[in-house]
Amino acid sequence: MKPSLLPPAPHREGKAAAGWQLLDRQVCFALYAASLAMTKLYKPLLEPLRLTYPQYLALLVLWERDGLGVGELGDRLGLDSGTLTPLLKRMQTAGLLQRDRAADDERRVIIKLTPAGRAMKREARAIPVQLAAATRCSHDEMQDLTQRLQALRQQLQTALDDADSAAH
Amino acid sequence: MKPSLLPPAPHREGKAAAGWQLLDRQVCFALYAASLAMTKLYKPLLEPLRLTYPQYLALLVLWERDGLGVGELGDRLGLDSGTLTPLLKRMQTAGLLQRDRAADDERRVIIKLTPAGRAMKREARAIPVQLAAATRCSHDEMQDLTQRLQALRQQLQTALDDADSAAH
DNA sequence: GGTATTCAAATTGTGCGCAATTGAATTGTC
DNA sequence: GACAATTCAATTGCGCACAATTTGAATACC
Repeated sequence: MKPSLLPPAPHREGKAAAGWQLLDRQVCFALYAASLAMTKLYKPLLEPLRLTYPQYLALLVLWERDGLGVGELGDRLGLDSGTLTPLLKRMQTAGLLQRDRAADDERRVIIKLTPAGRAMKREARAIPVQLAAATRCSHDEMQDLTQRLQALRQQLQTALDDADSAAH
Repeated sequence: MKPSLLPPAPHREGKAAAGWQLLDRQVCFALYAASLAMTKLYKPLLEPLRLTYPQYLALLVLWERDGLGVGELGDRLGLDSGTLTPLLKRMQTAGLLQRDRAADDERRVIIKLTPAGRAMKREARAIPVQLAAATRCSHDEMQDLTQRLQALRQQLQTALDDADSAAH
């Protein structure tokens, strides 16, 4: 069954809770819902390339800098090894990359694109433009939103780091 | 292993691809990364309540309007029955809600909060404030970002609907 | 009245996303 | 040089998220 996005329900709040618990006031939900919607919009564009959305993001990183370790890739994407290891194995099976132990430090696993993985950069060239067209939002607006989101992510990351260090 | 968010890598681009495939230019990634970071920040706040983040979002909806069907809840959250059915079953097991077939239309399943589910609204009252404090962003800025994200979601949804209807 | 279509939720299978643990390799200390 | 502490990736287990299919109920049509 597919969701079809109803308009918000009219709400009557108890006088005490002055709307702090309304779904439509939560940044978190706006973020969550927009992110899921974005993923869905990418899906038909990535399907011809046999890529999932997180796999595409991993490739964006590797196209910029090849030969990263799993940890470095995870730092860039904000994902951990529990997520990346199976994802990278699937991409290896698909022939897009190789996973080899580093010669100098055998704990590390180095990710190197194969020719097929590098070639996919060309095949994926149209995607950002196609997506921009689909959203029908101005380029400037998107750029601004991107920067705000990056700033937010930084704030959240700082808060998380603080919470972590406070746990000692 | 935990990711620790490295700064962006310096990049050298072939002259042809004028940066359209750079990770840090993608709204999609900014959205994705911010959303994941937000989820992580909520986790310690929700843990005492034995709630996951999507479960919390479902409760926000039900606190506003109880007695919805699975489909209506899914429309509000942008999720489908394949996601919601098991999630709601877990919440039922936890004693937060009941799932009953509608008397007038036995295809529908009506979600009703239990007293425990309603009581949790009070227990969760502090969460939005705690989170706002953790982000250290101004209220106005958050509100503005929320509205932009809602608008973006609407655009994405429209694009998705268009693509769907074009598939006929 | 009986059949077909439509509709709602559940089920199945795949792929994330992360906490917690494990195991192997490296570093630090003596 | 031993050996404890640290680091890195992999593994395990659980909870989403969604496509595709199934099951059963309601509605349309004849």
